[in-house]
Amino acid sequence: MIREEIKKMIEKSIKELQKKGVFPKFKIPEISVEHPEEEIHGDYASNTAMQMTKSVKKTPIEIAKILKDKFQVSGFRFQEFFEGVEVVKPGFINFFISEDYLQKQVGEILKEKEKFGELKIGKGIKTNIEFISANPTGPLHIGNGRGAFFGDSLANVLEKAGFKVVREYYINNTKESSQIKELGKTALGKGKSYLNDYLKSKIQHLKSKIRKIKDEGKAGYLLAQEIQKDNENFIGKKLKIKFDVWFSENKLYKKSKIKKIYNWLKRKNLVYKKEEAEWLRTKKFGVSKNEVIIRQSGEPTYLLSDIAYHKDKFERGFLKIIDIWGADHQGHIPKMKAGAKILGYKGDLDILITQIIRLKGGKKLSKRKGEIITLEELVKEISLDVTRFFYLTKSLNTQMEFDLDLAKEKSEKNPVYYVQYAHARICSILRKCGNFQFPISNFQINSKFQILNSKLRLLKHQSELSLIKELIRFPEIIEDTAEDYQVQRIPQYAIDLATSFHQFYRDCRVLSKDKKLTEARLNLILATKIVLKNTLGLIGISAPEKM
RNA sequence: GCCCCUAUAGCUCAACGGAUAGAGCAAUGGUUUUCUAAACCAUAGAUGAGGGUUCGAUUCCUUCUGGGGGCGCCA
Repeated sequence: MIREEIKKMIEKSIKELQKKGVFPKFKIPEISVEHPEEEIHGDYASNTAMQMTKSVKKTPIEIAKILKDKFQVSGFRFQEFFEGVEVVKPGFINFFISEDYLQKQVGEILKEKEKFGELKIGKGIKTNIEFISANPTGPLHIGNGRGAFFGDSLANVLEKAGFKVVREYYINNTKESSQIKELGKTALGKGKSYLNDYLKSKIQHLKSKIRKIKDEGKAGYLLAQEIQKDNENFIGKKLKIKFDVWFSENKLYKKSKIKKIYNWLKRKNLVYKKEEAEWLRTKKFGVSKNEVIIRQSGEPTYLLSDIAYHKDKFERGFLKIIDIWGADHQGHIPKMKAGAKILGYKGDLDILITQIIRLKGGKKLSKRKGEIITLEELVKEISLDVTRFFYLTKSLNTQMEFDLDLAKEKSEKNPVYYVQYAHARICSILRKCGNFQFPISNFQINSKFQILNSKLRLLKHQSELSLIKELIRFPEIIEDTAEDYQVQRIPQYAIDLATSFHQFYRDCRVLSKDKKLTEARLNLILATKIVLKNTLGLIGISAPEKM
């Protein structure tokens, strides 16, 4: 990654200058390198000089100039990467990548193929991402879509970045819990919670079995199992999300893990009785008040079972745990973090919140009342690709206002087609290769085909170079997203890449009588195809050959 | 009352503390005898209000106003 090279180069230069006494000793700040918006500001730029003014006691321009000279003098392979570096106005150092380097990158991408962009920053760290985890009281609704697509994509990104990822779904299905009892009531005809057409047909279907059961918890559990089956089926087949672990809350009870953790907490003197209930001293661990873990009725609360669940995750050896919850669980975060502290968890526990989706007009969706728009309905209506893109372009913090009619209308104009079209255009050119005596097999997977740098040197057009610059950003996108979880960066990048390609397509004809140039450009579009497909793959969107 | 999220173009959304705030849709005008016009090009249009920190703020702090969520022995 060239961005990495720039960072290293700056850091080394500063260190060397400190050694020589040109700069005083100080702690070197985190070097930031970014993509300037304006082309005249170079391909990459750094603000390091401005950050160091106080430590170095020179003007930013002076510092930048010293650094600039240093890059060119020291053995930084400067010539290999850049054709120039400039120091400008407030104190930016702007880097201009050399054509030669860019041209070679096309060959690199073709060599690495789908592995292009794979990083090692994850160091194989065992990572657990838990998402969706919808209560088995009904089908998934449009609110669940957020965590679903986000979690899946984030998992893809982290895998690409070198983490060892397990995708997990937690099923709140114990018959001790109130929502399962509520469900049971409905099953037994004693209540109307969660009732909708779907549930009615499910209950009808299980009629004979349910009739034999009197217990609400048991009836609810039975029904929940059926619902869960449907949901798992839907998630796998329709949403194309593959979970590694379906973790049943029931398991915690069966293996008396709840009891064990309760006893353990008690031994630690973290539990006390008050008003017939038992409380956990969460206040000592950063929560504004203590929390009930055993109710008056003697049943454990959600918090206790969640602590037990997380203990299980910790024991499975995950050093990075990401929970993706709905906004209504926001208040639960400090409690769970306190739980992790109590258990002495040393890894990273990141709890992400997906902001709610409201229906146009301000109506809130209540699952208990059976008022839902199912995800299935949406996917059916506007296709999986459009649905995924629709959700993923927004940051988790955005409160989406949902309007099915608007979604339908927007689906026809969804930018996902713009990106897919770029891919289809490439495929179309490749199909026509044969007519120009360039059998495409030569360019694919076949190792016989040699990528000659002499041919890639023909890629000199402004649009060609811009496209390559966009291509080599791919690993950076992975790195940034693996660090800050801002998954919307990926569809954004996909659009940028498609734009670059469409502009290239406008300016540069691929298939022509000039064989060498044709070959060079075929290489370029193959590299583009690889990166486009890779990018779409990260967000779970298909890359069609024809449209 | 306390806690969390949020306010950006007519609409839906972007923008590691950086340079002239970006896209898409909608609007207006233009581009095809050449690899798919689901494309390209051009024009117009925005940071809720006030303070502060900084060389530099949409971004950080603070006050105000508006929107949403949570403050259960529900999950």
